[in-house]
This record gives sequence, C-alpha cells and structure tokens, in this order.
Amino acid sequence: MDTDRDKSISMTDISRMAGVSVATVSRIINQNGRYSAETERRVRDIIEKYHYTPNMAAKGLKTRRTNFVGILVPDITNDFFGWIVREIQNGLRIHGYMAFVCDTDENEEIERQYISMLGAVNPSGMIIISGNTSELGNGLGDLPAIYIDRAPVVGAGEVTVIESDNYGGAKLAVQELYEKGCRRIACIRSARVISTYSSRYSGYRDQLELYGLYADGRLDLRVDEITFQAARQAVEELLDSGAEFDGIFGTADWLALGAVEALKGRGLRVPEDVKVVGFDDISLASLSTTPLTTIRQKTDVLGRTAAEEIVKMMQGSPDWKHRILVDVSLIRRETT
Amino acid sequence: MDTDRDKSISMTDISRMAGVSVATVSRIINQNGRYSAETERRVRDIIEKYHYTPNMAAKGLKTRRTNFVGILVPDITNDFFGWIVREIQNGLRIHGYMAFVCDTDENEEIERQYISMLGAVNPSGMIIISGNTSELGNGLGDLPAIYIDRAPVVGAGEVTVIESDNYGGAKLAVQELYEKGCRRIACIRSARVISTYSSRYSGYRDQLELYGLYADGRLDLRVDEITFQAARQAVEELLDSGAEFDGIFGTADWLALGAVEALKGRGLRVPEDVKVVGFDDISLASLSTTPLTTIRQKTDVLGRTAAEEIVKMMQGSPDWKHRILVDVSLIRRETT
DNA sequence: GTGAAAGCGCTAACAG
DNA sequence: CTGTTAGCGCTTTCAC
Repeated sequence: MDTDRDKSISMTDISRMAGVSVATVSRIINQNGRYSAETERRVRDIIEKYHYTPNMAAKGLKTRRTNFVGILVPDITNDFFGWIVREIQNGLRIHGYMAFVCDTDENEEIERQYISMLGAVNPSGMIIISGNTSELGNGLGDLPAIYIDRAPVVGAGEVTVIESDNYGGAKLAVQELYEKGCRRIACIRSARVISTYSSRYSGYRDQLELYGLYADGRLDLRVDEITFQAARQAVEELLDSGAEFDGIFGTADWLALGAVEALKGRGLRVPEDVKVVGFDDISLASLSTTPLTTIRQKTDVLGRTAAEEIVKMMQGSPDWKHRILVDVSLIRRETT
Repeated sequence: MDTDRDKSISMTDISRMAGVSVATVSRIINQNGRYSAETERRVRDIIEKYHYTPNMAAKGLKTRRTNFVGILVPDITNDFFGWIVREIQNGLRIHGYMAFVCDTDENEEIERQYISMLGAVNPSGMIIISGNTSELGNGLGDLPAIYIDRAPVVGAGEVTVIESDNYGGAKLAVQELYEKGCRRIACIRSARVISTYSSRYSGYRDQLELYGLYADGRLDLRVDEITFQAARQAVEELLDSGAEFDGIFGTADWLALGAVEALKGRGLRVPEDVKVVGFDDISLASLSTTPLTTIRQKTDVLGRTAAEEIVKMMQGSPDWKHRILVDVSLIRRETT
C-alpha cells in the first residue's frame, strides 16, 4: 500500500549499513559512551549522508518523555503576549524543545480542551501565561510548570511563577499621575479576579493612600473584557455619570487606549484635561494617536527566564517552587 | 526508580479491567465497529472512570501519522499574523489537531532549524504563512502543505495557496480614491518582488487605466522596507520633488500610515488636500490619529480556510494543488 | 566495546 | 463479535 510514504531511514537501517547493532547506534546518538571512535565515525557518516533524524514518537514512547512543552497563552493577537512567546521559543529552541502554542482566547472551555489534548501528547513541561487555570492538574498531572504573569489561585509557594512587579508598577503609574497634578484618579481593571490586575489595583490604592487621597468607589471601573471597546464604554459611562476625575490608570494598555478614545470622543483633551497611564507597553502604545505613557513590562526577560526555568526543571533540577519578580519602568509619553 | 511518574493507565489496563482484549478496546476507541453494545458500554465506563487518554506517541509510532501540524509564521508579534494563527488553531482544534507554532522572526536560519526539528516529530501537515521557504522539502518530504499569503517560488500549480484578492483590493482602493475626486494617484509599494505587492500594483495600474488616467512614473514610490518610516520618507521626497498628486494608495497599512504622517507633517490636510487608502486593516488602522480608510483582509477566512484545507488533505483527500482567493473589502474611514 | 532481547502503548491483519 | 499476534523505532538492562 505505502508507495514510498517515508523516505526517512531508521536506526535499524543505520545499524545494518554500519554493520553494528542498534544498541551501539543508540549509544552513539545519545552519547552514552561505550563505543569506539572508529565505530562512531562510521555511524555518524551514515547519519550525515542520509540526513537521519531520530523518530521522536518512538523515543518518547520508550523514555516516557518528549521534547515538547505546552504553552498556554490567553490572546495571541495581543503583541504583548506575542513578544513573550517569541522569547520563550528562542529559549526553548536552543535546547531542542518544540512548543505547542495554544491560544485560549481567554476562554476557559478552550483552555480545558487544550489541557486535555496536551495530556495526550505527553509534554515534558508547561508554561502558562496568564491563564484561568486554577487547577490545571486535571489532565497534566504534576508536570513541571511555570506560570508567567498571572498566578494560579492555589496556595502561594505551590508553583513557580514569574511576574512583573505589578504592584510597584501601579504605584509608579499613580505617582506619575499625581506628580503631574492629578488628584482624582480613576482606575480601570478586569472584572474577573486575576492576580495581575488585583496587584495593580492594590498598588493603585496604596499609592493613593500614601498621598492621602481618597479612592472614590465610583472611580473604580471594572470591565468584563480586557478590550479597547469595553474600556471606552466604561469611561463614557463614567463621563455620563458626572463623576469628576482628572486622571485614569488603565491596568492594561488596551484599557488605557480605550479610555483615551472615550475622552477625546467627548471633547476632552489628553493630557490637558485628563491624564492617562497604561500598563504593558504594547506596540500600539507608542504609535497611537496620542502616544501613551505607560508602565513597560520586560517581555524579553519574562519570556527568557520562563524558558530557562522550565528547561532546568525538565532536565531534572529539583523544582523547589519559587517566585521571580521582574522589575518594570515608567515610559513617559504624551498622555501625561 | 519511577515513584509514580505516570498515573495514566494504558489500553492494556483497560482491556484487563473490562475482561476483553486490547484489540477490542482499540476498535471501540477508534469506532471501527465489530464490537457489541454491551462491551462498548463496559469499556467506555472504564475509560470515563479513569480519564483514559490514548498515548499519541504509541499511536503515532504505529500508524505513522500524528495529530500535529506545524505552523511557520514570520512574526508572531504582528497582530495580523496573530489573528490568522488564532483562526487556524480554532479550525484545527475542533478536528483534534495540535499545532507547533514556530515563529521564525523572518530569519531563514531559524526557519531551517524549525523545519529540521519538525521533521523529527513527524507532523501530518504544514501551514506556511508567508515564509522565505522556497524549498522546504529538505526535512519535510512531501507533507501536505498550505501556503498563506505568499506563495513559494516553485512553479505555480505546484502547491496549494490561499491568498487575499490583492488585485481586486487594489482596484477597490483606487476606485474609492477616484470617486472621492482624486485624479493624480500615487502608489507606495515594496521594492522587493513579492507576489502580494506585485498584484496590488497591477490592480492599481489597471484601475487607473480604466478611468483613462495616466500612471505617472514619478508617482510610483518604492521602498526598501515595509515600514512606517520608509513610507514617510518616500512621501516627503515626493513632496519635495514638486510632483503633484491628490491621492495615495499605500499597498500596506504601515505604508499608508507613514504617508499620512508625512502629509500632515508638511501641513497638508488629510483627506481634504490628499486622500489615502491602505491595505490589510491592522489594528492600528482604526486607532491611529486619523483612522485609515483601507482594504480589509479577512484574517479569519484566511486562517479558517487554511485549517479546513489542511485537515482535508491530512485526512487523505486527493490534494490536487489549487489556489483559493479570499475577497477583500473597503473599510471607509477618515482618510478619504 | 558490543550485541541480544525485552518491551513502551497502540494498531491491524488474520483467525476464529 | 472477539482474541492472537506481530511489530512501529527506539532505549536499556544484561551478558559477553
């Protein structure tokens, strides 16, 4: 039936051509010693000649481990995550790992599906960027796992998480607003309970308190979706409500951008009438109508560190769970 | 050694518990018929109870096919590709396929590495988005493959490619400009020969001709890089040259955006003095200073179609190579 | 240094 | 309808 489906040769073919046993070929390929230089040369020549590549399925079946790592990402259309994914992949690639990048579109059902599918392909590790996941264990057992950005709801110290200094960043944002004269500062955040946003909100509250400012409940905007549109609408409603404010801290750039849009749409000037600070520093932040002042997250450090850590864990390093904090910085542009 | 590494049970375990042979279990799982309803129920109960998931490595080893598909994408940080990838994944997921999303960062060396790594994991298909790849075959043999957007350099009819109606879109753009009163329309495109841009340029020429308009060679701007900066500079030079024009067709949004910037920088009003139309409809198009009128590419259709086609091919449909054209539409905003 | 042999979990004839 | 059997390509004792 198979006409010539697989041109690729197997270890058996090589062993035959080299006149040695498959065991020897295996040892050579995995550099496990116990073979002569002479034999090695002969085998390697053949490997070279036929472009032999080991069959990962067979290898994985036998060793019960793969060179796959699963990456769960909530929104691949957001370049913030795109940058992180790129960096992770660079880190993984040099160690020979391949990534199943799974875009969950912030949807728990899809996330569940991916987790189940990942369970079947037996990845050696997982990097979860900002997922909903509180349990995860469901399909993936006790796989090495790293969380970036959003920590799962389980007890602290239970997992390894790499995150930006969300709390500190929020304080920086409020500080900038305050120093530029704002005294009534609103905050837009996700209505869902997500550690990232909670931390930023805490930073916002604490910094206000530091200035002896009262955090008016009406200025605490919560949106169901972390999108431009949702933020714009929320701010328009705030405007309609007649509440007074002179600054807005958007806990994500898309939210801040939506806020700016709402403000301008109502004839308010940014930054003259209202100042705005975002969080993340996505590409659009610097290119939008009014370039956005924001808190930059180091996507490269976040991604690179995650890759390094997961590789370590997959290679057997005792994975004592820990937390890595990455610092952030204020990028001052034209909305303040 | 292994303490309890794998909690997961195997088909053999199930067969034992159900008091049947593994063959029967296999038939039930793959719905190959030849088993009684009674047996099926018993087996399914056990599967349910223990959350059994088939081991893809073993299955792949045996059947010589996997549920993996490789996706080569040139720039995962560009939301245009992000949207396409999301849509592809949605299409693949419902059919049970997982994707190795490989960001090549427009780098041939990285692309080569991924192709080699993909060869080892034996994917069932490939989706190549706008890569450099002209040969590809190197490591992947004659795998089912779909190209999106940019076709490889091999002879036409050799591969399946899905692309937007670049020619028609360009005509639409020029039509819009013409109907809004423009009579001297410039065009900015890539200096490199890329099918996408060539088609758009042809559409531009043909549509002008249709109106009996002369395509002034001085109004044919070519830039080395498809960037905001390059376009801005090109238009500034055009302005300096004293050439007259009242419309600009940017063959990519980034180019159109750069043009708008140049125009405004020189005190010209958009759209009053000069009108501009772009191509792609990236997120920034609607969010920039002056929202850009542009030709929208249906990233969702592009992605979904690619997924459907590759699934068909992977499931054995005779893959007579063909070309699928996706229609585009004019999004009228404030630059016309 | 090298080889023989036993599977990893699953599928696919081939016999009943 | 069901079971037996032979591997897929590779790693890994255990002998020699």
